[in-house]
Amino acid sequence: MPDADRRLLDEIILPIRDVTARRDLIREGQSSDNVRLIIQGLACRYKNLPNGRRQIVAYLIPGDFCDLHVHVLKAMDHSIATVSACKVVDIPRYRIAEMTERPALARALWWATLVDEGTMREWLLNVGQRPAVERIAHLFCEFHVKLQAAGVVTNGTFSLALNQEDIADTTGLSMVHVNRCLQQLRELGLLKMRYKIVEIGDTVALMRFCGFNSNYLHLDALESVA
Amino acid sequence: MPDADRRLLDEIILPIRDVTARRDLIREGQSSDNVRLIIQGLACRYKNLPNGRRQIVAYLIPGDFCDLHVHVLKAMDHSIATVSACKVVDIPRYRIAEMTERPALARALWWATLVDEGTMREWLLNVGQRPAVERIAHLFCEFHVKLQAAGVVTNGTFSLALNQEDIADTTGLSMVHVNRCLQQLRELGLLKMRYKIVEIGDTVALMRFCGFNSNYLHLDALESVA
DNA sequence: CGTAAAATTGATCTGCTTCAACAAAGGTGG
DNA sequence: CCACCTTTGTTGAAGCAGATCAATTTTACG
Repeated sequence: MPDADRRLLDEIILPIRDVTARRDLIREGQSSDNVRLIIQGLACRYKNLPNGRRQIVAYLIPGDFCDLHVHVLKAMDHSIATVSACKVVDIPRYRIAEMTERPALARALWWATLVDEGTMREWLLNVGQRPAVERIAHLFCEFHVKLQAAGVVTNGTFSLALNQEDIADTTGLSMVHVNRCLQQLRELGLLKMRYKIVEIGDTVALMRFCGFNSNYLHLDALESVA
Repeated sequence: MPDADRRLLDEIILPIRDVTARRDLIREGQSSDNVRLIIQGLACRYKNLPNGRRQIVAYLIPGDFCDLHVHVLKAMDHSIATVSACKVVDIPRYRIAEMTERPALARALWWATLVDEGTMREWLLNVGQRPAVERIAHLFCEFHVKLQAAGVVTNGTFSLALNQEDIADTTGLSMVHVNRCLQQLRELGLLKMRYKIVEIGDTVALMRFCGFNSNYLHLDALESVA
């Protein structure tokens, strides 16, 4: 990445904001002139049904870019909330325009959009077609791969601020059933999650168990971007 | 839209290809230098599980643009197939580059991407949280709104090339259950679908029934684009 | 008019939900 | 540093939405 681009990036992410856990960053229906970017912590996009049921549709981890679409968008079609305490940056609209004028940055933004879309397609497959245990296993495989790429995995172990209700709302299952599936995965020796610490003994076994294929994350294309 | 842009568009969509129904346009894992664009007919994006289960993750109707991301992408993370007979155009990579240089066209492409993403989020909510009958009703509401905008709905009636298995693979339900839900919707007087013809008597009632809100389709932003 | 694709029906089964209670952790203020 | 309280996780029991299997009817179409 050219130095000038780096400098632009550094400048953009200057006013860093601290946000506590479990707090909405923006709600469905609101409009926004900013793109939100998570610098540290874990956040999620979600949608609600009138009856209160919640579906988490994406997680935002450090290194993930957010929507780049605000310049066409009139109102948010979903909400964003922190899961853990986060460091957040609000990038004004014109900054995005600046970024898209730099080929290297534009390419990175396109890549991020591509991965987001690919991930949602995979989630649809996951929620629509996989049985509960595999569904949950698949989610953890994805976190493992993404967090590994982010360099925060040691020995198949990483910390993840999710509780079982979050997992339920992500996979379209009930909390109770998620709990039982996690126990099953523990008994199978595939995955341990105890109080925000995830431990995957045999990554390959877990991935084979749920048919995980990381192609949708397009990590190969990442090299030509970063 | 400027005349020059129109001319560019007309030029791009020149070599039109006819494809019969139920045929793959491109398969997961393949790479592609082209973006496919559906001019006429109905197509879908889908993913398969090793055991054969299929999840449809998007429909492509005339007027919808396809992936604009090929220039970063190494391999397809999903397949695309026709549902009905289609007229298809393959747009080479450099043509996309040309288009993104025109502000009006670039804006339209961004809008299309935004809507695709918003739609997938809504589908996740649909598949993950809504009960079967509402889930199916919601799908038909979406088709109604999109096809209405495309100007092919008369009197709440439109033709839709889907069979019940497609609906099942879209909603994550079994074919048998889809059949029973459709009967239920018929009995409720909300929706009739007989052999590729969909008839919605009371649109408002159907939308209220499943809590449909078209905000995720961002039709308001369409005006500033088209 | 015959055949293949799609829709429909019935019966049975099960994966997951719901409800409701209880246990364990972890954070907090005294 | 302990007692309390809240959040999170765990367990059991009962019920049901939706799956599966398998046959039959209807429709489309060559």
